[in-house]
Amino acid sequence: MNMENIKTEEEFLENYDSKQYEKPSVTSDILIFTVKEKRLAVLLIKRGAFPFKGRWAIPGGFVQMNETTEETARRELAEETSVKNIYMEQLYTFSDVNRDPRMRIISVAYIAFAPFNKLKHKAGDDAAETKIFYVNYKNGYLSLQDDNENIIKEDDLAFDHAKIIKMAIERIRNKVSYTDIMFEFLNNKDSFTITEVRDIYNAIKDIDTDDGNFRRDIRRKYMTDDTESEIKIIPTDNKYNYEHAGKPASLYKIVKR
Amino acid sequence: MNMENIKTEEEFLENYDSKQYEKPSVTSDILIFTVKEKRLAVLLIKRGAFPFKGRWAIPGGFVQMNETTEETARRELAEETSVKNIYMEQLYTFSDVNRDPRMRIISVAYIAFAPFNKLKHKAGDDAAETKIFYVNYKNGYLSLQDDNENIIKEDDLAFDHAKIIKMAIERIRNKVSYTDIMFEFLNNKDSFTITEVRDIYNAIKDIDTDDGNFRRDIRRKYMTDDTESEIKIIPTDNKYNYEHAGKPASLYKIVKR
DNA sequence: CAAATAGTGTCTTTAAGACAGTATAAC
DNA sequence: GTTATACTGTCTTAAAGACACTATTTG
Repeated sequence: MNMENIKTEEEFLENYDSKQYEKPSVTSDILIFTVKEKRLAVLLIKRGAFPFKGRWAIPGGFVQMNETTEETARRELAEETSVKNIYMEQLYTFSDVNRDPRMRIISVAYIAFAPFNKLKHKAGDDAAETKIFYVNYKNGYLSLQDDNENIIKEDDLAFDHAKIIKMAIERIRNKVSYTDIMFEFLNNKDSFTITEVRDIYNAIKDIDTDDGNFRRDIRRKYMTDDTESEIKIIPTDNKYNYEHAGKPASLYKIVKR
Repeated sequence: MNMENIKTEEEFLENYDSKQYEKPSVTSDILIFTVKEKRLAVLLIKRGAFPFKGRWAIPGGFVQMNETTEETARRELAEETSVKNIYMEQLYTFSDVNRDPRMRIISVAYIAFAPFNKLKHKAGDDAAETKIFYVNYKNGYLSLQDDNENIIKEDDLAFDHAKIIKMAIERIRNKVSYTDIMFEFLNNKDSFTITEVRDIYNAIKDIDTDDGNFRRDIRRKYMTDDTESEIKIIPTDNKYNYEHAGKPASLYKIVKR
């Protein structure tokens, strides 16, 4: 059939052959970040098959024909962590021709933020081994560390995953300064202290902000009415459960404006 | 062959069948922005085939097996404009299942910035008609306009391209505030006036900044030594070619620090 | 009481909006 | 001279770093 003679869209669609060209495979990778022990951490999975068998990698999977890349990422997220409805955003699409030795794979990477208490149960349930690694990213060099002081260097990671993790950390560190993403790491959005929020902020940026200034900024952005932020922080009536000496902290909760 | 028995990576690769699953197609779209007549503008192509025949669309093409998505975008860029080596960055990957009525297509969108004098020659050369449209994006609604006052509304664009253009404009407007991208639109980086830079800045943000404040900011960021910017702006010896009354402007050029 | 953590107030620097005023050309 | 554009200086406000100080609990 001659393409020039096709007159209607219906006719066109009937005659279009989507299988005539070779195609790359498409996967979604999901970087699940959390704050553990006042440190930024990421969940990785130990590869059980070649290539890179035994190495640590970002969870991911092939995009099915009936799902968006984000749906693929959420599916993988559910498989690895049993958490749903958490904050997620697209990071970047990686397409180097030889990034996977098996075949041409284009990968759409997503980042997700989960409170640690939602994450810690599932670890080890699955056949595939997962582990949460503390991230250490300074001066352009990344290393990861588990609870037993084992250190994973960039070259120990599978594929181009060191590059992806580094880009993700840069994105998160940047975005925490001008968005509300730090609250996504709170274990309980209906009952938290300002110190908990500051610990998250410090963990992400890997700095030690001045406590007084941090509280002033929180007051300005989230506790007054003349502000642009979408959310508001208000005190709760709950009592703080003292675990140590020192002035007991006030408890707050997040509400939409 | 049983997957369990595969022992080496070489063996694995020999036996991996990348054609066993149905795959989505992958394209790269390239949004070519310029500043024309002191207004932000984008290059679009008139579709010559179904679907959306006769509608305006973002140029794009299928990703070949031996090229990255960025290389695809640069290839399309060269086909439409004959410009090379211009600034380009990845915008976002669009993967809605039914975004293309023909078949499943995942599209990686890129944005590129070109000075208008590099762009204006090629238009009309090709078999496919291209046109540069002024963009008008306010209050969440996009409309496009050509030199003859013809107006293109969101629904007149092909596929989900209105959504993509809107996201691109937001990215550019945001980035112009904290990066040096505005200089990528200069017709001549070795001879320009501060007013030309300001016109570009105003065109992108669709505002009218105070001239004095803009010049002070340029001085601070690009003409002093205690600054973080990668580039520096220094005066040139060239003479200004007067075309009107008024004090003649100084000419500057951009140098790396 | 000391120790520990929570929280406030003040001083300073810097970026940036508003806007008045000056400089140098064409005509 | 007027007009048009280029350019400088000053006042003000807001955000944020540094840091001293106060408050309230445990032990």
